Amino acid sequence: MKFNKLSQLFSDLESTTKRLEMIDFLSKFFEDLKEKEDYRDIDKIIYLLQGQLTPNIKQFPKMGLAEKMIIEAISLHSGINSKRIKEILIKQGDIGATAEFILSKKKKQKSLFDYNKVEEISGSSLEILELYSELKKIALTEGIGSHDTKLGILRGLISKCSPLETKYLLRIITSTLRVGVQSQTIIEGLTLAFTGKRDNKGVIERAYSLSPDLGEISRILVEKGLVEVKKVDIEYGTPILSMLASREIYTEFTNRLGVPFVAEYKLDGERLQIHKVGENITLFSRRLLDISFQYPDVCKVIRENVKANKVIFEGEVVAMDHFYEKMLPFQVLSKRRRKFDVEDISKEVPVCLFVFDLLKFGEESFVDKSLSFRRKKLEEIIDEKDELRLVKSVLINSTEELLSFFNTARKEGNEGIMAKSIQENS
DNA sequence: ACTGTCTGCCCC
DNA sequence: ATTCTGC
DNA sequence: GCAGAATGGGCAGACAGT
Repeated sequence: MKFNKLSQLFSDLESTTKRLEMIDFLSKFFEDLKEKEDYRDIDKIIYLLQGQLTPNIKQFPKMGLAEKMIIEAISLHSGINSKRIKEILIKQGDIGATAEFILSKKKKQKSLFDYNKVEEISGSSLEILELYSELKKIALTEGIGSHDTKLGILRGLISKCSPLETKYLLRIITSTLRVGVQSQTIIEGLTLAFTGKRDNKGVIERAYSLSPDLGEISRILVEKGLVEVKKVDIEYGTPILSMLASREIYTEFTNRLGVPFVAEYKLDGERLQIHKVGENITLFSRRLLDISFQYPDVCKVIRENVKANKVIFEGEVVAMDHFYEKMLPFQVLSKRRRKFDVEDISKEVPVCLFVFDLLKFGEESFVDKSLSFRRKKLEEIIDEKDELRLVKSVLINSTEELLSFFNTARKEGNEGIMAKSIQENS
């Protein structure tokens, strides 16, 4: 598929704020692919729609090229000096629109002299596949001289793009696509186009949350059908999307969940999803980044004290004082966020991993099991240590109990508490 | 080797 | 996290 | 009222120039 088709979709999506209309634009676009049975680029199209090159679970480098360098590229391309471009940027508010504005002016001028050539240019749009591989090249270029190389590739792309295409090309590069569409809406569009029924949305959502690669899910959907999407499950090495909690006034908990329910400390640290396969420990951040290297000590304590060969579980790392008695605020923990001297820092800032959930044990998924079942299994397989504990969890029967639990939680330096329904799921 | 500029990232 | 808009 | 999208600031690492 050509990039101008995708640019047109971006433009349509941006023209409305109405969700249903966006879904309609998306499904029409997908139906067009369906008619032509052209699914070659489906995954890449989805990634670009999400404003990225690869799914979050692939640890792929970023472009390393943003506003300042793009201004330089536009400047080289149009002959307008960067100071003037910055002025236009302030007026337009967006680097993509700025380029579109400048380039459409330039092309108009050109067309006075050489009308035919311009026709030729705007008629021959870039293939998405080519765009995609050039963008990957930009991302993979590093080291001395990399700025110039990146700039060169970008200029090549711009010269093949219409002003409208350039606008979205640059927005993709700066990760500011902002056409009002994210994974949920894309899923709705896919559902409508390829299953005909909006009700099937849940199936795709579930698959996406267990294997957060929408390009791959789309490929399964179009090539093998919804039946296969249903079979997607949690796998070792693939982090799942974490569930979000909603904020609530504490006195409402009892009404909302019904008594009894479970309450846990809400810790002031960093959330980790841990995949243990034998001796191999991988730590994923909330945004699904592999950050194992930041916590060698945590990996070690897991390796030695979690009695399960293969397991996926979740916890919160919290900075501790040197006696492992008091929890320290997040700010202290953030000293860990570095690439070098990790070993030194890990002695300087001790941490404890507070485990609170189990997602998979052996070959058995626990995501649909009850809270108490998950907790019981966790207690079986974890040997508690100073650096590895289960998060405090109690059964609450009344607002009074809740209040006293909340107060001790705050006294011990927690952010607050989490309430969890005792019902199946949550 | 040192400094300045830019980008990215992760938090909230 | 917080704020805004459409549903 | 609920769901989805967008938003901003601060700090560490990478590259370029001297």
